[in-house]
Amino acid sequence: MNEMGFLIPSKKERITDPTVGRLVAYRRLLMRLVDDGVPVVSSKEIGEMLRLKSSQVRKDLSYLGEFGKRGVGYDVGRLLEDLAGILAPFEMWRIGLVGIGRLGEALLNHRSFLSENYEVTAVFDSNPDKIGRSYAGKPCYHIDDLPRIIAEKNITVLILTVPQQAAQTVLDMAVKTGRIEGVLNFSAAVLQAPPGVQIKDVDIFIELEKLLFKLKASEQKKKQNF
Amino acid sequence: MNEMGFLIPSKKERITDPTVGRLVAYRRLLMRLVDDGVPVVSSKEIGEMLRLKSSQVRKDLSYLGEFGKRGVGYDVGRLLEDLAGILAPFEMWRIGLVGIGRLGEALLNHRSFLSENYEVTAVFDSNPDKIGRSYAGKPCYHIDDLPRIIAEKNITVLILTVPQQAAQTVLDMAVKTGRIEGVLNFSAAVLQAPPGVQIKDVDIFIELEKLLFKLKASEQKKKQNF
DNA sequence: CACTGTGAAGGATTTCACAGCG
DNA sequence: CGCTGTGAAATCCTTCACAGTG
Repeated sequence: MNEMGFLIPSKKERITDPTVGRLVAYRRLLMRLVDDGVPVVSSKEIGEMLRLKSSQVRKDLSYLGEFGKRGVGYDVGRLLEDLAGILAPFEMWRIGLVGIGRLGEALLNHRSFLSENYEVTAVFDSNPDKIGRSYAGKPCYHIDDLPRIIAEKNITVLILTVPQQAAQTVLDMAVKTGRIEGVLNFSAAVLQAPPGVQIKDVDIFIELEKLLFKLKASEQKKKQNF
Repeated sequence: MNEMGFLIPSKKERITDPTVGRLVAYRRLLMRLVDDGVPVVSSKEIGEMLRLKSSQVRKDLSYLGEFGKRGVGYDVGRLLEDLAGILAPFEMWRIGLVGIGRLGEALLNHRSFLSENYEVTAVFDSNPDKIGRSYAGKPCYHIDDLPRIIAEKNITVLILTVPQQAAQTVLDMAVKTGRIEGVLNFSAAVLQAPPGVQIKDVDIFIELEKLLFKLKASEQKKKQNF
């Protein structure tokens, strides 16, 4: 333990975004290995299973402390505990999901949404037919009730699966409560929020275009070889 | 024009992935500006609208060539054409979408899927009730017919919205045709494919965990200030 | 004069390479 | 001996700062 706190531990260097992404992937993998009864795993094996260099894996894991056994590898159960500890929040995040369209429902019903780190506490929509029903066991409220429900249920994180035009309005309403800390935005809107509100955009169509551009570049390269 | 080819033009430096992502965002923004009748825009204005530094915008746009007017800014219509040209494929990408669950349908019905650069040519599922129906106007085939339909419709890109356990099997079937160049994978599976097949993973739950970890870090920081 | 275009600097992330330990 | 942990090097990406131009 160090002088900086003990829930995000040890090293002076802070854990960066790409590293966090991989830590989550390691946790997933280790859960499977535990189920399969695998006792020990090396950075090389992890790397092969996740398409990463072993040096990358070791660097990432070194942020947790020195938990590997030289000449052997990592104890699967132990490493999983450590990872889960690092990734665990101070208390369970309470999330509101806004927009029960196909995407919103897809997320809600996904297995991965059963987590020890977070839970969707309420869902919101503007369609009157949906209000009062429940989705994946979560009660659906009207978007106009956002401020009230955020306060009542102590929601601090929002997932926005609303149409682009609605996103900023929804965000403004929610942010006024002063309780929102983070937003995962699936709309194409470029949201403006006060500092202190973290926004993370997930833009599926940009990911598709990035892939297609890479394909174009490699086709071009192929052509030049003739 | 240069000696390296002319569809991905000019500069010696190749356009990187993060830059491509922003170019797509610029294109979106410029389409709106054209609609709004805005004739000219500066890098500073673009940056403010997209939450980017103006220097970043200028660097990105400089890959297209020198199309700005010093002291003035960029001609909106002209810049949009240039961007669209850079992002355009040699010929329209023909995409197969595998897995008509909520996520698959969400994508299919999204406005952004109406593109001049790509089109979904066929969709696939294993549920017999879905075969033969059409989704967003696309015919649905059984997954077993993937190889045949890929050949018939000249599909080179796959979007995988299937459950994790099915993803590798589907990919293997498709890759055997030798026609698949790229895959956008929404499952949590870590796919193995031969070199020459580009895989891009979109993992929504990892994005959520990254956001939550950042929130945890900033909460921690806040606590230290007391 | 207000902007672009761009080398150079700065930061961030990955990879290398090897010392050190079980 | 085999594998971890980690400084140092390499690579990748962003930002600065300013010369140059319409």
